[in-house]
Amino acid sequence: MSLRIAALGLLAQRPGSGYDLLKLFENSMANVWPATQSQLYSELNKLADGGLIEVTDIGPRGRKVYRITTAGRAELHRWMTDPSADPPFRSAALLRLFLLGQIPQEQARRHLEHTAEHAQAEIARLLALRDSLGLTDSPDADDDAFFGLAALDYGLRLNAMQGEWARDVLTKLDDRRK
Amino acid sequence: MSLRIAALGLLAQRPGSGYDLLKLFENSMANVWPATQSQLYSELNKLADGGLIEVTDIGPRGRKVYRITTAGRAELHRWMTDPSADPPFRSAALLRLFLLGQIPQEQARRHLEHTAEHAQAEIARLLALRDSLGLTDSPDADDDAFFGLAALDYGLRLNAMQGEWARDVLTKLDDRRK
DNA sequence: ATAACCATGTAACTTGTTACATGATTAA
DNA sequence: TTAATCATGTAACAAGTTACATGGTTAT
Repeated sequence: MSLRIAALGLLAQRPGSGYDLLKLFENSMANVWPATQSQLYSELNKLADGGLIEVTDIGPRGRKVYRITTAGRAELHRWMTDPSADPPFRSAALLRLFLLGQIPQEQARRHLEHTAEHAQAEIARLLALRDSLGLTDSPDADDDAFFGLAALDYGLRLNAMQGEWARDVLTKLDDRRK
Repeated sequence: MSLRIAALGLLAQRPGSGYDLLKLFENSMANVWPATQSQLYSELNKLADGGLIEVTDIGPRGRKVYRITTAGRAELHRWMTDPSADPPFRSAALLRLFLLGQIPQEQARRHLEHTAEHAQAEIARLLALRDSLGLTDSPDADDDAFFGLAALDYGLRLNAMQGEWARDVLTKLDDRRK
């Protein structure tokens, strides 16, 4: 259900073709809800069948430009204000961490070191992404830009936290070995 | 693939029946990798077919006690040390946040306030959980206890970060309105 | 002309959810 | 004796991935 919303949400910001959305999914959206080309195109057809979006134009190479409808905006609003039907949260990384006691301690250490390095790399990637988007913190920025930046800031803080956590666990492991 | 590992990981800690594992999934494991009863039982059969676990005993009411095999430990170890095949990370909460500009600002504010409150409540819940587990930070704690505490600490830091973030975004929204 | 990119679609498969179905054992 | 809990299974569906398939357009 959430991919449906992700597509709808992007079309709520501005009209575009499946290919346009695909590029957005490869860039910003992939960080919060990745989707494949295959899934996206079939979801757009379903959204159009359901009247939540409509085709406004067919360009060269069969390019279909979609626009959100009133019904689509209503559905998006409904989802935004009701988190009760969200799919359950799953994280393979957290699962691995939960089971870290099951591998030799030296390998667990290496995993934690890798986690810390990965967090650093993610921070660098997100900073580069922020620069490339050309969004500004200025007071005249629109809502989309404001919340886009806020989501990105969330990612930055998450990775900073993760790096600190991994380094602290490593320190505690050292203390234990003595 | 990850549910397979979640079940395998629990059986690596101690043998148990499908029903035993189900209880663990409802409690601790649900935080990192929720699973339904249906999925768990069929996964256990697949694991047994593949020789990664084995039935050591059949009790009353057809209760089957499973134990991890050598092959199972090898598979678990392989997964633990290779995150490259992890399923992509998805979060409906992050998606909602990303699209927060699509609803009226007063409703977005309420959502952020709720996020901050929820983070506080989670911290209280995790602190209570930590106390109830009776785990200690002492140097003689075993690996499972040590990493269990580390995972819990991760949760505490995550929610602290989330609360701070939500409050900061609310402050920035206030600044923008002036 | 040919490589890169634009543009969409379909089929087979895996993973996860919901609902239903069955029956044994234990505690009040 | 009856309600709660123990204990497992199956079928239909929804969501997501991988691989394949087709062809138009633009830039070098």
